[in-house]
Amino acid sequence: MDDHVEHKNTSSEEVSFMSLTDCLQSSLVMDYNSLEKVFKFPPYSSLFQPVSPSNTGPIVNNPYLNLNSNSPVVSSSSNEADPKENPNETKSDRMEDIEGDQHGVGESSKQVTKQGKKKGEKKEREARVAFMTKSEIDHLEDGYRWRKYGQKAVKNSPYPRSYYRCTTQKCNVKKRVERSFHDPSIVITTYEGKHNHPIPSTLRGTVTAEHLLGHRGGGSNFLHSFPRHHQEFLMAKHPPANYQRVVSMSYEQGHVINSYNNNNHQPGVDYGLLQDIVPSMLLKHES
DNA sequence: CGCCTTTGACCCGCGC
DNA sequence: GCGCGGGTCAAAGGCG
Repeated sequence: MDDHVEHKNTSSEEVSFMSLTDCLQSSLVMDYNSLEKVFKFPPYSSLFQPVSPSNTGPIVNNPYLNLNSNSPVVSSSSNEADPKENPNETKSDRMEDIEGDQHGVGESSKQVTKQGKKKGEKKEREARVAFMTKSEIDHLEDGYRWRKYGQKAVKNSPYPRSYYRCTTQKCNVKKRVERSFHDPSIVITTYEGKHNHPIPSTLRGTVTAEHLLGHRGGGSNFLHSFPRHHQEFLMAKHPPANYQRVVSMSYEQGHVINSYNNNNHQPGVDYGLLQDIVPSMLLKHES
């Protein structure tokens, strides 16, 4: 059995990942089928569907990306009032319902946590996006500024999980970064929330196309933070030598709502979307 | 000085 | 009720 299949059922909601390389091995089909049942994964076959305008739709609402968002991926506040009625909602989902009431470090957080929590009141849950990235560095540069606010050991894993918060005021986007227990070369980054601001100007000036492509900065790879089809575009122009296959998934409420891989090079990539998330000046730096 | 990381303590929900 | 595990806080220290 391949050990790259992960059943991530530790923190967030039940999210599972599978590297594309592994997907390509037929012996895994059976396992993925079981994942479909357990985690409500999309059909195995859907992982290999060509990237096309038709399936780039949901990613436009990727909360991590600062796109023009009507953000319908954020679940409605009226949903699943009773956790028991929603077996896919896990403990941490509910924890985050609480978190939503506490804003920012520095305002007597613990008491805010207690007092700010309104019993019986469901908070909207932020949609999340997870990426698996082959990288030697844990914290991949993605153009935004993050402040680490915690690190915890992960049960059954020798690798700790780090917690980051976007440093921009009033932006409560968080991300979790951890290494795969089964494949330490894989970094799992989970974004939660939606940036309500552009990429910090300080980074606009310093992030170059080479950064985007991982050619500079000791492996820093901004590119890998983007959804698959956006990466496709950049990769097509400048494929880094160390590029590895990655599968990313968008999910909410424990349901994978989209997945991407780089095995389907399609000419119909939505380049327009890319320009929404990568400043044009950066793209012009290429070539 | 400002920003960041580190890290132990704490809070909370869940399962037994 | 208690222990466990995930998530967060915040003080302390490092660094440019």
